[in-house]
Amino acid sequence: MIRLAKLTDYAIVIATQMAASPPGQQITARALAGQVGLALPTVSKILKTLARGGLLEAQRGKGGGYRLKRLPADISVAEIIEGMEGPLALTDCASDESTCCSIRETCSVKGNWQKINHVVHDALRQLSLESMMQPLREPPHIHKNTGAKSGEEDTLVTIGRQIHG
Amino acid sequence: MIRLAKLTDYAIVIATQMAASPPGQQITARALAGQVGLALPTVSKILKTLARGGLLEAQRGKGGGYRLKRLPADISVAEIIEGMEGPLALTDCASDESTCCSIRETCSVKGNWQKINHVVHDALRQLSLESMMQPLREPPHIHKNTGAKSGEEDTLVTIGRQIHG
DNA sequence: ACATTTAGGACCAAATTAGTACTATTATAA
DNA sequence: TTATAATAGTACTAATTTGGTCCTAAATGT
Repeated sequence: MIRLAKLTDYAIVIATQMAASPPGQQITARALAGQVGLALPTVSKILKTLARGGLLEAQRGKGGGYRLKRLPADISVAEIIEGMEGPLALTDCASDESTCCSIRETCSVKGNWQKINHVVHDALRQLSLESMMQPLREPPHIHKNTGAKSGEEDTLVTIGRQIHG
Repeated sequence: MIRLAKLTDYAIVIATQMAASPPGQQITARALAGQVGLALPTVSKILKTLARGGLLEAQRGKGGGYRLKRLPADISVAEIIEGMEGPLALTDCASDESTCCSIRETCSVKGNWQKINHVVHDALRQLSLESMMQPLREPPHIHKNTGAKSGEEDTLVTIGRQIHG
C-alpha cells in the first residue's frame, strides 16, 4: 500500500498542532496528547522519534517539553515523513541497491525506480507544514459521529485504542 | 510506511516488461513469469488485477494472454498503482471521510490531507510507463549476487519465495 | 471432448505495525 | 538532597496487513 503509516499520519497532525502555537513555544507530550486526542504513550513515541530526527528540540526535566526547531514554513511534509520513517524510499530497489534485486538481471525497470522515488519526494518537499494548517475554503471533511446522541462530546471512533487517558 | 506494496512493485515491473514488446502484442502469464523471474501464481494474480482495473486486455482460452490496452506513453505509474491498490489515498482521512476521524474535531489538519494526496497523485501521473523503460545514463543499480561463483545463473535472492517454477 | 488459459475467491503463513510498558536520564524546585 | 516531572531509549506483545498459493469455474481454440 502506498499509504502513510498511522504513526506518521499522527506525526503530521502533531506537528501541525505544534505549528499552531507561537514560534518557539514549548509544549509537553502530555499537553499535546490532550490537544490531539491521542494516548500519551503514542504521542510520546512520536515526539521522541521526531526529536531524534532533528525536527524538534526537546527539553528534559520539570518544565520540559518539545518545540519545533524551525518555522512551519521551513519544514516540509517530506521531512516529517522521513523523520518518522527514515529516508523516503517507495521501493526496495530505490532504497537499497544491495538488497535489490530478486528479479535477476533482466529487470526491465532497473534504476528507473529512482524516478518514482524522485517525483514523490519532490512533491512532498514542496508541501510545507505551514500549508497543512491553512484554513480551507471548502467545508472540511466530516468527522464521524456514531449516530449516538450528545452534541456535547464527539464520540471517539475506534481506530485501535488511542483513547487519550 | 510510505512504500509500494511488493505486488504493486511487481506490477510495475511486469507492465514495463510488457511495454518492451511491440504494441498490441499478447503474452501469457506463464511467459511473463518466466521473463521477470517471478512465480506464476503471483504473476497471474497481478495480471488479473490489472486486467480488472482496465489497464490490460485479457483473452481467455488456448492461445490467450494479456496485452496493454494503451501505449506505454499513455499509461501512468499512478494508474498502475491505482489498478493494483484502488484509489490512491495516503491517509485514511484522505480516502474516506466517513471513517475519519478518530481525532475528534480539533484535528488541526482537517482537509489538508487532500493536499498531500494531491501532490503525490499528481507527481505519479506525470510518470509514464514509457519513462520507466528508458535506458539510464548512469550505470543502473547493482543486482545482488550472493557472492557465489558462476557468472552463468544469477542467484535469486530470497525475498519471500518467488522462485519461478 | 480436451487442453489451455484467464477469472475470482478463499485461505494460511509471514511480516509489519501499533500500542504499551519499563527503566534510565535530565532538570527543577522545595 | 530528595522529590517530582519530564524526556530517552528499548523491548515486548497483540493486531493488522500482506504475500503467496491453491482451487474451482468459465472461456476459447484444436
